[in-house]
Amino acid sequence: MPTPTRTAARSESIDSIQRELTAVARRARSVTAQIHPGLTLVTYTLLDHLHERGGCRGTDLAAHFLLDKSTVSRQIAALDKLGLVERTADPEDLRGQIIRPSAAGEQLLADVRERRHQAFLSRLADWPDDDLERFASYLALYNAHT
Amino acid sequence: MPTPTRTAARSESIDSIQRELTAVARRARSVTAQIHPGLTLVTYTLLDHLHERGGCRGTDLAAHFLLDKSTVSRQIAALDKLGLVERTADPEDLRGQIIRPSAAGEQLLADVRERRHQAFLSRLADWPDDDLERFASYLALYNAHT
DNA sequence: CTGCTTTGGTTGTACTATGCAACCAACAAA
DNA sequence: TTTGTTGGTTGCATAGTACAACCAAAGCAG
Repeated sequence: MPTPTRTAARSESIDSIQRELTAVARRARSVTAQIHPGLTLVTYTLLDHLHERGGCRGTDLAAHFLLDKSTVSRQIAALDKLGLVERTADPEDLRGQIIRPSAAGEQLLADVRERRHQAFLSRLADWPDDDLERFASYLALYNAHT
Repeated sequence: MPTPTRTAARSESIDSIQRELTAVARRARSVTAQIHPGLTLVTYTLLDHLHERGGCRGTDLAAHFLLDKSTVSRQIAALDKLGLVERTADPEDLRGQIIRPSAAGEQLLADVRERRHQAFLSRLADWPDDDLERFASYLALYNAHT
């Protein structure tokens, strides 16, 4: 049975989590506004997802990122203009197009990923292994909930 | 001495953290785009900071959030138009103005805070107390680094 | 005190990201 | 075949942002 003090402690933890996550979101936007020349956080995220999925349609991206299809359409057009993606007609449905990172896109993804990895590496350098693991699993758990 | 497998495990944890934090940032943007009628995430964050600090100048907000002073000026103007803040001349420096949440602003802040708290409460309902605490402390530690 | 530099704030302009609505083309079902 | 649905593009409108120009008040050097 929860005691009043235990409830209060939970409340405080939750407020803290809320505050810190907001800070994370805010910082992510201001720091990574330009993640690479000509590549914003949004386009990078889309490109990365295309890589993870091994190519998918614009509608899938829109659904996954809760964006309007017009927004995705424009972002993909931008990536296309930069030569970072390739579009092929979906053989199963001639309306759709399968979008995949081009060779240049994959190269750029690898570069950015490496650069970000190094940044995280130095930032988390003095964290013990098991704390890292636990932090990762907490975040995954938090995100998994819807 | 770090073994190769240990290093690989760290790498994996770090990649996971990076991925999940990016997801957090992305979701925060799409979910809290409209945090309250007429209040966006940015204006809410500014208002909240004004509350925390007990009022401050626009320049202070700009410095804290890494925003241009013109951006802050417009956001404050918007909050002012909504009657959520009050501006008083800085007695120490007639150029500046001290900005504070108005009574309506404080009320709105309290409402939003309560609503978000409830949302987090239900989202984290099945987390044991000590996991909550640990998660909060990890986040704080992560954010504290710069 | 006078003049130059700095600082807090506003406004004009431009750009990007975004959503909504209208549209087209291809698919699917009645 | 006709009707409704779906993937995608394009034309608006809007919000957030930065940069630059500007003003007024401080601050400082002489």
